Amino acid sequence: MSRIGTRRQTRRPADRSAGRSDGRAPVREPAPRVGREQRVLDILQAARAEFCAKGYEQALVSEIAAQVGVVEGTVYKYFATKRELLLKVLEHWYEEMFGDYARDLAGVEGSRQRLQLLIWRHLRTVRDYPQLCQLMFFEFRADRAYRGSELYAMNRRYTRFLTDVIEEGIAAGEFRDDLEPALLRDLVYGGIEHHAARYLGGEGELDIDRIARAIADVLCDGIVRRRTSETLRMEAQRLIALAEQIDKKSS
Amino acid sequence: MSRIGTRRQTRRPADRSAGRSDGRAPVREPAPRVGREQRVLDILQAARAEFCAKGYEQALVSEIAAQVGVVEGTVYKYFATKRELLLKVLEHWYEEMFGDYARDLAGVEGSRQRLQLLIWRHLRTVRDYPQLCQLMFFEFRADRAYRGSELYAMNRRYTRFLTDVIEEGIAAGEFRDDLEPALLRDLVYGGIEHHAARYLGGEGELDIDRIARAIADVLCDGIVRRRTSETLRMEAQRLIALAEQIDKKSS
DNA sequence: CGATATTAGTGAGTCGCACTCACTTTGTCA
DNA sequence: TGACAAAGTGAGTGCGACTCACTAATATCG
Repeated sequence: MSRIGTRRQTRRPADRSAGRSDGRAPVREPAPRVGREQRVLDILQAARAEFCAKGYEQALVSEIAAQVGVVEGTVYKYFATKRELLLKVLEHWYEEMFGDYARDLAGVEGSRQRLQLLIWRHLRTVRDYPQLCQLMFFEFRADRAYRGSELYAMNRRYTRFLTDVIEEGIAAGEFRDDLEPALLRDLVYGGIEHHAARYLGGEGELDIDRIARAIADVLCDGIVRRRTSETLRMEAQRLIALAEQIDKKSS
Repeated sequence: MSRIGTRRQTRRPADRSAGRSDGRAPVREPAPRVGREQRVLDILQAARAEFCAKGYEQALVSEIAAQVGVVEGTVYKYFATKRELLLKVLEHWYEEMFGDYARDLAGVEGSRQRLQLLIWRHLRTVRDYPQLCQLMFFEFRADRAYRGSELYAMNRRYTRFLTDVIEEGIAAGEFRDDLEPALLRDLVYGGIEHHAARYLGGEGELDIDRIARAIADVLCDGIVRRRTSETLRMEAQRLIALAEQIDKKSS
């Protein structure tokens, strides 16, 4: 991680090497000056890696700084606290993800299919970014400052896709009209979160196709055993037949 | 909180009052000696209050010790770390709660009703112990040491009630036989957790009757509008017409 | 009862880490 | 070239979790 010799060394201040009698120069070279935006991106990247690797509490700001090649104080020049840093890391990630939801959704017909697509997409995100999801679900959601943060608003926008699909389904007559979209949303995202907990903890796999199908299936059709329409019709017919017999006899 | 003068003061060690020139004696009197079990209970109680009031991170072990009237080191004599203390607080709470689940359940007939009862009971717990639930859902679940802890096992036993009800429902023919009980469990508990988040954050109310009904309803009957209803109604009408004819003739 | 072992309790620490701030260095622009 | 702004520094400070060598109250036993 030594940057010695990578940049010119003129005008080294006197106190830098003061007290050093040996030839080596363990004093670190100041990091190359770089624009604010670039530094912010560097720090975000290093922070993301650090948080993902160790979780929030175990992550060290000093380690993040070291990865970037700057000193701790520099990190605090751009981010007020460690928590804010986590917040920005997650916001940055969300921005990456957003784009193609609307586009993907546009290509699918039918409320039920669209619902299943959203469930599947969410599961795919969980599968592909387990550590970031872990941070999002546990570290951040627990924060008292969660509500009111920009990330909270982003999350609302994200889950909005699902409540919209529900509402469209109701309007189209495909779904019952006595549903609470918000409750459905909570069942889906909360359910997925719970179900993925084992996987997020590092154990087992996540069969996203199967689970997406199973969730959409339960939500759409319910758990109560249905008499198939065939059975129902047969029963109705039997009733009709009986009634007709009675009718004949009584006449 | 001063205990000065409540116990004899013979043989006070020399360094206790060393350096004190004024008359007051701000040196604290040692806490009265008490059995290990009693101390553990005292500490658990104070810790529960502290964690509930401030959340895990903001809670101070020194404050817990002060509430009990002992010194910080005493707390660490009985609990190795702050996290273990949280763990034991939650375990202690779980033990309180367990008892009457099986009893309550025994009084209800029908898988659907039993399911709704479990949902309602869980919601009631969330409503009555919001801070403890907050700790359970966020602080503790996030912990990497969650799995393998006694509390985890207790939680499994708790949610087992629900998967049992599902399985009984399947066996009784009331529920579909292609369900995954574990997935249902995750939808219920995860969904409730998500839905209660606002309430847990201190905003709004929790209408547990309405929500319990709504969740049970969605899960049981699904969200899809039944297509067979049109056909069924026509057939029902045919039956009604026949019955009316019979009624007329027989009168 | 007195000697000894056991255990509750102490408090002055250490240590790690988030966060601060007065300062230096570098780049920019009149 | 001198002044100003912005980037970067590193030696702190403070706080709170955790430790440990010790003191003193109680239990045990001849």
